[in-house]
Amino acid sequence: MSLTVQPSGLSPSTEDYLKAIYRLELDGSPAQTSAIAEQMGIAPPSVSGMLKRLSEVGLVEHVPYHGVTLTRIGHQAAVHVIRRHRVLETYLATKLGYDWDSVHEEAERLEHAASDELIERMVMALGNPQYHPHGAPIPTKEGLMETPECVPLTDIGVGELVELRMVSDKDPERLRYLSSLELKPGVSFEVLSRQPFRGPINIRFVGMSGQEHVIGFELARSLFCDVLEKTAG
Amino acid sequence: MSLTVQPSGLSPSTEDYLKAIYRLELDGSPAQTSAIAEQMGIAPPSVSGMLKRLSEVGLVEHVPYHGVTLTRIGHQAAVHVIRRHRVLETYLATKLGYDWDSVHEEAERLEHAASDELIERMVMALGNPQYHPHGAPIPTKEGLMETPECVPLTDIGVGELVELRMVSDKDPERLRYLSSLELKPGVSFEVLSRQPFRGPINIRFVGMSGQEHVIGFELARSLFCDVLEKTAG
DNA sequence: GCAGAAATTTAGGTTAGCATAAATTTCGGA
DNA sequence: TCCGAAATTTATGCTAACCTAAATTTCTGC
Repeated sequence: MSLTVQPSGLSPSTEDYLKAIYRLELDGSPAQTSAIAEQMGIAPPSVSGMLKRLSEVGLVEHVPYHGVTLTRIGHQAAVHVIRRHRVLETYLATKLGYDWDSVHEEAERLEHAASDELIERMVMALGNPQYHPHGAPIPTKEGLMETPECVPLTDIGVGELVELRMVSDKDPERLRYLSSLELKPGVSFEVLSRQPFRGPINIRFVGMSGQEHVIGFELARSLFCDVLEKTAG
Repeated sequence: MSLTVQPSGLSPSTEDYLKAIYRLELDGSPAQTSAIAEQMGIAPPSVSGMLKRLSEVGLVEHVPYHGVTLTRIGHQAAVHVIRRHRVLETYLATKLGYDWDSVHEEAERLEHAASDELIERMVMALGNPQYHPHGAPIPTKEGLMETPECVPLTDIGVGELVELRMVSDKDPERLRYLSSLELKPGVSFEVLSRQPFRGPINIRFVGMSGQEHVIGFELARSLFCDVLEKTAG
């Protein structure tokens, strides 16, 4: 009846580990066991066990007590899952009327069941999109992903003019809130002021609305922007 | 990261068992252990073990050595999975250009991962279809399924005029072959002759082509027809 | 009505992926 | 430099879902 085998040849759990490690590696250093555990909502010893298996099959390089990095094929596999995830999110939002904030959970399950053929058919139906609705780049079939040069709002100085490029997608509540503020990829705004000690940031939209908002530091960390105009000083 | 919990609350394996039992029960008698095993491609003792668990959670009624039947809630759950499966097949074929014969495998995996919300959105996008591309009825959200009155071609007498309503969907090869003969739901034909001892059946299309074909007994068992005109004798 | 075949269940074993508790290693601070 | 806290791994155990081999029950033919 069913083959129970995943399209990728990897188990759903394995795919989730690769994604988590990929994300944690983005900041330059190897992924820590406890960080993976926290991201995945499981206990650290479970992660230890899985890392051993993953390194036995050559998907990761594990230096005990010092974290893991993806091997070349592990990296490839991770990017492949991310492509599936982002294509699914884009399709669900664009073709099936899903809200901006509700696609993530659905895609999280479908990404393990969808074949490459399905994903490529969705890509065709969408006209080969480069970005998904939150602004994140969609890796190509060949595993290439544009690394956007954008920086978190927390790194933007007062007076600078920026365009919002990308919003991190984990938390639906957060996304709903951002949506209610019209803070979606593509909008431009200026940083009016910043409070010290990880305090809130004051912004004003460019153009029609000119509306001002105060963004908490935590939230600002998930808003990635392109700098349009640097201040002289 | 991911919940690993299926949208239905049942494991993929459980859903597959329910589907298999549902199908086997269609001919009136309880499903046999070995028949379930054969359909699912697993060993009979594995089925025995699972039947015990399924009956413990109240999805089936198991009389040891005499087969299983679905309970009311087991039946409900099975029909629910079948709805998901058929909606997915219809969507893949209609909206994503899948071939008639290749939708099954994809739907088989997706049906365990797709949420009810996704299925209902697909139904909306399709305009609330009643039948899926092979002609099988799609159960309603409430679990009602039209029981088609059609009979297998093997039960049709010589001289009778029928319309093909439904084609069983398991085997892509078989479907490709039927497709090449233009034997798709909706076409009408007449039974010209039948050989005894489960021999082949001769048919002729009504209308433009008027083409004749010889269908093997095995294949004829998977073609379900509506009788349009009975012969006098 | 009973013997042997067929179907089914029980017994015992495997693997993936999780858990908790205990041991180990690393690291920061005095 | 050394000690204790924090991070990690090891030890051990669980469950779901599969397997094969052996025991059991049902069915069939004479």
